[in-house]
Amino acid sequence: MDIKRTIDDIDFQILNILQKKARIPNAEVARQVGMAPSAVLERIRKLEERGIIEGYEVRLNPEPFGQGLAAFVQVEIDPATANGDLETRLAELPGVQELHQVAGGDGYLLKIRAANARQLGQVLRDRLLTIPGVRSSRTQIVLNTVKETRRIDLG
Amino acid sequence: MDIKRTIDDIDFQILNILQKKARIPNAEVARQVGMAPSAVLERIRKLEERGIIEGYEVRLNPEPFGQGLAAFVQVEIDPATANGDLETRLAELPGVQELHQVAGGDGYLLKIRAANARQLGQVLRDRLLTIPGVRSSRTQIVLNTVKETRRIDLG
DNA sequence: GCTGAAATCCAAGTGCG
DNA sequence: CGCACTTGGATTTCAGC
Repeated sequence: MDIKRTIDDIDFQILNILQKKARIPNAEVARQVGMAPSAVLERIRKLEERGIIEGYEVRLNPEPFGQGLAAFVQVEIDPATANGDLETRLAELPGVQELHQVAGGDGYLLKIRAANARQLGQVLRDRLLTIPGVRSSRTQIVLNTVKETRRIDLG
Repeated sequence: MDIKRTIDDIDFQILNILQKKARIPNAEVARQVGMAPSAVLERIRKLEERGIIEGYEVRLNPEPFGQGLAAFVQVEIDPATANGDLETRLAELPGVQELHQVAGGDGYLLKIRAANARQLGQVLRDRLLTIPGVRSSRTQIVLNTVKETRRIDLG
């Protein structure tokens, strides 16, 4: 891995600190890695420039915003009737958090959130299945989320 | 929604700003919502206390860390041989980012990352299928990720 | 719950090693 | 690359309304 060779131990420490809690002062990061704040700032800036750090997000509890229900939807595509807008239209459906093209069939996997099953059903019937090129869908409702992180094991 | 009634317009504005870029100065948030920094600070603290803000994360590019391949794995469980450690053992498999219990059968849906297909296969064979209570698995490899966000539509 | 002021602390650039 | 220094700005607390 070309990029990885240039990520050293201190970078890993910095990234681990930011993975735990991203919204802390740069000076605090510097203290934890035992370096001057300006050095740490420079490292973070370079990690951002190199595309290793893609951004910083707040993690919100979906419940209070009427997004307490999660589901995964297998979307089967009919290549004959699909057009170039298909991916965009899928991605823009209300509540869609992830959209992946998956191997094995002409299909997409969608992660979507809604307030409840009724509302999810509405989106699937009225919005998803009316998109040209969508042949069928198969939905798996999430009963319980055991783990849900974006964190990557560094090291 | 009980909690939601107490989230007002300014809270929504603050959350939207933080959803775009969480690691910005509090004073900058205050400017954008037209309030004193101290007032914004107090609002953010309360949103954290109430569990509406769950935390702040850095979003890392998985590629340079040998996690460029993503996959979704349907795990079928045999309730007769499963024990209480099952969920923990699934969640602790290397590369697992999400673990959901799903409706329709005794199954879990796993989102997992690895460097490549060979390494993923290794984890599934040597680690997943050797967990007591795991009956079978069905893996969908991600060819292309169109959208991948944790963002919630506020409004 | 907000503002404004005060004290402390931080950000971000520069020059030096 | 990292550090020390510096200035302009940010954080955080608190009184007062």
